[in-house]
Order: sequence, then structure tokens, then C-alpha cells
Amino acid sequence: MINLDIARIFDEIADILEVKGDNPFRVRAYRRAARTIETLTQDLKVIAERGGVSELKKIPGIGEGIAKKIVEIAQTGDCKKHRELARELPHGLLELLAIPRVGPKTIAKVHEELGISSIEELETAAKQHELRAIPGLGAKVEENILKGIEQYRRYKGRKLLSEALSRAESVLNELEKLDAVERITIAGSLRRMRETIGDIDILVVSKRPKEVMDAFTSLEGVEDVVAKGDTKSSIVLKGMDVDLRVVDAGSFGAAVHYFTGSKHHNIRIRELGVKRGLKINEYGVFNADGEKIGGENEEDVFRSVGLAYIPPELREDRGEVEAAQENRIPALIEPGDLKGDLHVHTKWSDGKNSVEEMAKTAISMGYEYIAVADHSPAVGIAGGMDEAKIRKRQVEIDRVNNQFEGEFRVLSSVEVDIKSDTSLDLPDDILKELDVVVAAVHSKFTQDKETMTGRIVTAMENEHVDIIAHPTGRLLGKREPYEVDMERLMEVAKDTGTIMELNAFPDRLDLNDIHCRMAKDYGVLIAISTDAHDAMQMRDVMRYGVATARRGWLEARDVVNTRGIEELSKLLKG
DNA sequence: GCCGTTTTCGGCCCGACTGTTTTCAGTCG
Repeated sequence: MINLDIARIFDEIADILEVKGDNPFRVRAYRRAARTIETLTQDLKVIAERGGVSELKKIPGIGEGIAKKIVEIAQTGDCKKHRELARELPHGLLELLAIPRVGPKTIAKVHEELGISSIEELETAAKQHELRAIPGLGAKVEENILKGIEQYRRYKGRKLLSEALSRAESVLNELEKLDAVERITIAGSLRRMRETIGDIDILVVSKRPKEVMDAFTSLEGVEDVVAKGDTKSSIVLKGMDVDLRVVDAGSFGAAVHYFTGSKHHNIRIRELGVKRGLKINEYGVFNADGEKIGGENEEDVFRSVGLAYIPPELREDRGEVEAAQENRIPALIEPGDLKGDLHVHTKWSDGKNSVEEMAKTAISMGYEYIAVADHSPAVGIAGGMDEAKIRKRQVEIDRVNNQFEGEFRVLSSVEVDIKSDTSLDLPDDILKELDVVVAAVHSKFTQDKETMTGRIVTAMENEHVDIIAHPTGRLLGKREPYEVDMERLMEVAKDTGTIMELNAFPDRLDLNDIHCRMAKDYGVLIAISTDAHDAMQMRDVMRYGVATARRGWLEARDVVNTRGIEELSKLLKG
């Protein structure tokens, strides 16, 4: 998608301008444009060709200058301003921005004074105590830079939502034991349920903050105390940054809003406040006379600037502020809306539990159905099923369905492999006997975009294929998504009535939040499925799928497995 | 660079903590 390329160019322009010490508001404008662009569900190139600069300027945060650059990039694939700026600074210099506690000013200084332009050079200079010769930098800064470099190298990249959440919950459990803690909650990107998490933010209500800080900074597993103040501390805990903030009860709402972010969302909210003569900070909402007019509840903050409540998952400055102004905040899907899981594995391929065991767990979760989608033969390593094995499995499925008749239904399904020559791994005769057919790519991930798109389109056009599983094939932190034309997939899904999967597995979350929103725009239905290989996963993993769906603005009606079995069958092709 | 129920020019969110400083700059979220 060209949008991501354009966003990257604007981000890099912002980086360079920042190091150059340019107007910070110009930097912010480029960053805001980049954030908006990367989450746009329409192709910028199409918008640029259709309506040019005037159409682009309708997008919030995009004005004359950036619109012209988008047109330029769409037409020539290049941006003159970006090229010129990039020439002014060595490329390695920008990588230094990723080091914790190293910012643009420091980078500019070390570059000007010592000619440093890479992490390795910065490390050497710090070790040889050359940095302290620069005015404003001292021994402590050298030490912090070395720590920052070490941290950057050790923990480069973000943690999966699932890992961050379990780590945060264990910190919560420890701190909850303290008498001094009146109330404690997760905030930050973790509360917004981003797919990966850079650091954990925790908010505490207490009248004795010092006790809380002491306990926090001496938790078991603390590797470093980055900062420790009266109301705010930061630690490195088992490889993750954890920030703790203490406020009093009257500020809780304002603080949890502030601390949840996102940064860009907060800026929008505070700007609305300024226009109304209000000051909004983590302590509350204040009028022009400095009187506090709210802050105990998060709702106070939104109400004070004339907005409906915005759920945390939407707070990314992706149009939620405008939606709240117009009372268009969607009624996001809830975990309790789900009535089944349309992609689980059993012992019949590479799963750990039997059909009956999976069914019993699903019943205990309040589900009405599951689709057992064991692998097809091509995925040999996963014990894929041939025709004979599918028939044998059907006997067991029938038995379980008799057992739970009227209460629960096991749908017979298969995760059929879409082979690299576009054919499916099982013949149509078999597929037509199944209740649900899930199709997915498991091989030849390096095919070019056109070939891969054609491969999936062909599967969608098969009259038996109901669902495309993990449509981009990515594994967070391990494998990039394969090249695929998502707009085209959405068009074909709409035309053929094919459902797109949101795979809830924490390292997949595929489709991602932005794709989910795109599906909604196209009128394509989503199945949130766990791809569970045992009963415990089926229970545990769904929350990440629901969270991602919520981040994609999905409501219950956008998701097929919120339907009862009758309604669901009408949405399936068979 | 964006934007306009104060404005087409002059604003642009707000505060905690650290370190290098004698009053503030830099970084972070």
C-alpha cells in the first residue's frame, strides 16, 4: 500500500527537521499527517488522482503543503523536499532517535561537536568520556546514554500485547496488596490494547505516594530504576519499561484519561479545551479562573469539551474525536456478544484436545457452536487430513452433536490450504460436504503481490470457501505479512460473500485493526476466530481478537460469530 | 505545516523528572 510509504517519508522528514531544530509545530504537523495517512482506509494515490490537492486537504491534518507533496509522491514516487533534507544529515543519525533518553537536541550536539553519526560512534564516544566536553552534557548523561544503548539493543522492538498484559497484571497483583493503594489501573497503550506494547503504564490512587513508589521500585525483577519522584517513577522490569503514576482520588478520571493517551488523542482533546477556555491536565479540568470543574471521572473530561465518551481502543486520533462530536461513536463489540468460534483445531490434525473436549469447553464459555477446522493434507507437519480422515472425523462429530443436541453444535470444517498454483488442497466434492470451509495460505510467502493476490482471489471465488483465515500471514516480530492487495481482496470478498478472519492469536492479530475498519467500510463481514490448538487457548486468546476488532471500530453486527447458528448458516455460502 | 464561534497571521497541550545548571533545557508520555 502506498499510504504506508508516504507515511514513512513524512515521518522521516519530521525526524530530520527535529534534529535540525526546526519549528517543532512543523515537526508535529508532519507526524500528525503520517499517523493519519497510515490509518487511512482508502488508497491515497486513488484520492490524489481523483480529486488532487483540494480533495486531499479535506483529510484532517493535511493542508496545502502536505497535499502537494502527496500528489508529487503519487505521480513521481519521490518527494523533492525529503530528498534534499535527507542529503543534509547522515542516515544513521536518525536511528539514534530510537535510543531511550536520547533526543533530537542531544543528537544535534554530538553530531555537530564530535561528528557522530551512528550508534556505534556514540557508544565509543560515551565510553571514552568525550561527551562530557560538550556544554550541557555531563558524566551522568554519558552513563544514561550507555544504558539507553544497552536497553535499545537488548529490548529492541515491542512486546506482544499478551505478554505485556500478563506482566502488567502481575505488577498490579503485587501493588494491590499495599494498604496505601486505594485504586489501581492499567493505562497507556495497554489499555488501548495495541497489538504490541512498548511500555506498561500503571495508575494508582493513594494518599501515601512515597510508600507506593518504594514498593514499586523494589519489586522483584527490577533491573533498573530510571526515575523516581514523588508522583511518578519508571523502572525496567524483566525487559519492559514500566511507568507508575500516583494521583489523588479527585484527579483519577483526568489522570486515567491523560495516562491512557494516545498522545495525539490527548493533544486533540486539550486543543478543544483551549478553544473553550479550559485547561485540561492530569489533575482535572480547569476553567479560566483556575477553578476545577471536573476530573474525578473520565467522562468529565469528554463532557467538558462537548464529546460523547470515547472507548480507550478508539483513542488514536483516527477520527474518533469528530465521531464523538457528532455522536457517531460505534457500540463496539463486547466479548459477551460472541456465540461461537469458527476456527479451532483438534487431535484430528495438530490440536491437543478431542472434538468432545473442545465442545465441552465451548459450552462452558456460553458458546452455541464451534467449527473444527483441522488442516488439509498439504500441511503435512500439522497432521493434515485427507478425504478418508475427514470422513472418520465426521463420525465423532456426529456422535458429539447427538450428545449435545439442541444445546450445542459442532460444525465440521477444514482449514484448506491455498496452494501456490492457486488450487485448493482438497477437491470440491469434499468441501461441499463440510459445514464451513476456511481457506488459508501456508507456503510460498514470497510470491509477488499480484500472484499472491490472485491466489487468494481464486480461493474466494470458490463457491465452497466461506472464510479466508489469517489473510496477510504475518507473525508479529517473526514474519512480515506477505505482499497482498488488500483493497482488491476486500472488493472480491464483498462480491463473493466471503468472510474475512480476524485471527485472535496474539502473534497474528490478522486482519489487523486498520484492515478490520477497511472491511467495515467495504461491507465485508469478519469472523473473530482463535485458531486454538487446545481448549485453554480457545478460552484465553479470544480477548485479543475482540480487542483488535474494537480498535477496528467493529460492532457486533459486523462480526459473523455474534450470530446464532440459524443466522450464521444463512451467511455461509453452502 | 495546519488552522480559524477570538484570528488568513499568530497561535499551536501540559506537566514530571533528570541533569547541569544557578534559573533552565532536554526528554518523555
